Amino acid sequence: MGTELFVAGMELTIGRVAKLAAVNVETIRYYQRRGLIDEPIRPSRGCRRYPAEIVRHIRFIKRAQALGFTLDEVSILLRLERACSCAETRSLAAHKVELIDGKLKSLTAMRVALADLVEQCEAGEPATGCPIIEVLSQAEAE
Amino acid sequence: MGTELFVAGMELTIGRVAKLAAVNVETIRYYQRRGLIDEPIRPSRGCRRYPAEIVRHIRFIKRAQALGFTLDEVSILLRLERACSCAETRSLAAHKVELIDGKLKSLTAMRVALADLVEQCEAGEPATGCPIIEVLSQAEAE
DNA sequence: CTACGTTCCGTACTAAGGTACGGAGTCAAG
DNA sequence: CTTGACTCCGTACCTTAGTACGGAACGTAG
Repeated sequence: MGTELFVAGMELTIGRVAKLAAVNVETIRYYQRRGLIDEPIRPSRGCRRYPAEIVRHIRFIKRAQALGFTLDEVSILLRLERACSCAETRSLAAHKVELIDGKLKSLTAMRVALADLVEQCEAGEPATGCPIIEVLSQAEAE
Repeated sequence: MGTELFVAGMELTIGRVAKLAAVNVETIRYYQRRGLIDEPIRPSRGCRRYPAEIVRHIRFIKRAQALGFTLDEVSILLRLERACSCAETRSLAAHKVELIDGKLKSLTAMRVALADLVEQCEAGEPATGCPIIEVLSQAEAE
């Protein structure tokens, strides 16, 4: 175990990568099939050997996903990386920023509503009933 | 059409509800199966008759969903409504607020990274490469 | 009362994002 | 050179959140 430390430039097996990136081995194979990560060099019929950077790459995918990007969108983000300065990809990113702004607005509204609810509950006002349904039902502005 | 206007207290068919809430009829049946909405009164073997409030209820579900809540979480939110002032449900909501805060943080970071990327691209600096992967890969703080 | 549009119901299917399986091949330690 | 762990591969399966299907029952206008 002590000899298995991460070393820059080291070549990793799929299992090692999976552990380092905290994902399932199958997930890595799945990402490969989807073209999200490059097929690594493979010494004639042997097992895949991944460069250490792949871990960072997978973590990026996971992070983007956690922020609400689909895997298709992640593909786009990855393409952005390779083809920067391109008008098309630039507008793609700009559009994504708008989407994020929308999500931020909605999430913030929800946060306020929920936090208010918690506060009211803590103040102990059972007579009026929880305002959450009211608040959310009335928030017609998209 | 003019005679079909929404009237408070009016009883609605499933199709009417679907139209008013802008969802599929099947979605309503699905929500019923999942216990997200009450089975309405049903005059002996006949069709369901929904109270007008159901529309508001469905819209609430949709809104919560749009903000990133799963239907299971929506169930919890709905339980919050019925059992307010309860310590358990209150902490549920508080926890959700924390989750939202995490998402807001991440999303904000993503927004900044993407906006920067767009800006850099607009400035036309292809030599340095897109910083998006770098930025997101380094953002280890969850 | 009849016809047409809804609704009812169970079941099957879809799409996304994986996860599991199982037999064969590979690899490193002993 | 064998053993046991790991990997390979295709295929099948899982969950979430619905959608679609299709025949039977309902219900309302004419």
